[in-house]
Amino acid sequence: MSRQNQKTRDRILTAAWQLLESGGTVRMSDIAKKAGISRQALYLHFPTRADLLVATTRHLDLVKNVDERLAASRAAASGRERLALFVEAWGNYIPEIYGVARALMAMEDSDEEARNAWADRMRAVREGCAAAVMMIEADGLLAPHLSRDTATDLIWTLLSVPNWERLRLNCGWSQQAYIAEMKRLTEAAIIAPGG
Amino acid sequence: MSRQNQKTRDRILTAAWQLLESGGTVRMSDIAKKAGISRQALYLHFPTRADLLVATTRHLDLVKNVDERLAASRAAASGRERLALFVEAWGNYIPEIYGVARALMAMEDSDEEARNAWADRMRAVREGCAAAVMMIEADGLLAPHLSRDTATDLIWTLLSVPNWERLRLNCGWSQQAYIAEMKRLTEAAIIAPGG
DNA sequence: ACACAGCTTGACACGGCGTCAAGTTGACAG
DNA sequence: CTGTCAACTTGACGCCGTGTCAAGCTGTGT
Repeated sequence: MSRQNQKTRDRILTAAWQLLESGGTVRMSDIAKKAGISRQALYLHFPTRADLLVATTRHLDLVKNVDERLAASRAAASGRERLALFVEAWGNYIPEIYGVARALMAMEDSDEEARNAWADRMRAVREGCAAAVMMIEADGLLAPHLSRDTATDLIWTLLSVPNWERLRLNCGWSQQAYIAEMKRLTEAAIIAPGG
Repeated sequence: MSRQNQKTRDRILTAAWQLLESGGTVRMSDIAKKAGISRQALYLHFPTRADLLVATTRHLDLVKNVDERLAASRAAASGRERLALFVEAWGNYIPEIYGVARALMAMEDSDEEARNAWADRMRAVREGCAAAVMMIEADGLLAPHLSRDTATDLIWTLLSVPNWERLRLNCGWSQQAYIAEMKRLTEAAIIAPGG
């Protein structure tokens, strides 16, 4: 993979990202045009649409430093704090990947690869949730009727992209309101009453 | 619209419903085949795919008596009871329409008509949520930091189809567990602490 | 005997994705 | 200076699913 090759690849990924972010349907030809290359050159770099989308998320992850941001909650002294920090980190990351996420989710039904790629990212988020749950349990604050898994399921679901989409885009909430309410809700969902 | 016409129409709607319910991608030709007619006859009854899907939901609503079921919560004596009854009614309705809902949601991006049809149904659900919120507020139990609208947004989001999908299908929850936890969560989301 | 509604058969256009074959261009090696 | 090779271009094509069009068949009602 020569220098020129890498350069074009980056241009493609950036183009894809920008187009997806600005919404609407995005065709392969749109991306090629925006990247300033022919449609066929696109296929030389990414054999299928799914490949391109997957590569775009990986690229975004690199540029935006997800891992580091999601790991920030590790510094927390308590389970509650860890949960709050995680909600903040992930919740603020969603808008940055929303365009790509949407495209990937739309392909889930029809494309195995897209489905796996998205499931993978969601697994990473779930691990963040699980870590917070674990710490909360260690603090003796986990609601008694919930198992670790069930509690993880709950906050993982609360923090899903469709929920963000609904509250922010359909209901018109501000990002700040979303984060604040999600912190409260996730706590209410899994912390023992009176805890 | 003669008798024969109506009969075929019903066969089509039933076929569409069964296929959508059993999952996977469903093409117009699949529906025609299942209904025992030609693909073209299908287009004589429903000019577009969106039309067919919309008609299928309306048909389901009739057969399944949604309105009546959602209205059941009106009998409630208290806001909390009303909320619980509504969660139960809607939460148990979701699995019955899930197949069609999925198809309709998948078309949201590309088709205006599908988007409107789905938004319409969701509006009906939202009204149910709003009614419960109203009654809870009247009981003096609405969490003080929430407006009526914000509270409605919250439980409406909690009760969304994607959340049901995630908990039941991804996380493997039983329907019973889903309903029970949703009752608890919606309460925790909007009822004043210690209420 | 005729009309007409409801259907069938078979062909076609279109938009996206993905593929194929035959160039062009520019850098670098001998 | 020549040859090679990688990166890219141009233009055509196949596939698939939706939606359209035209012509013909069939049973019922008048």
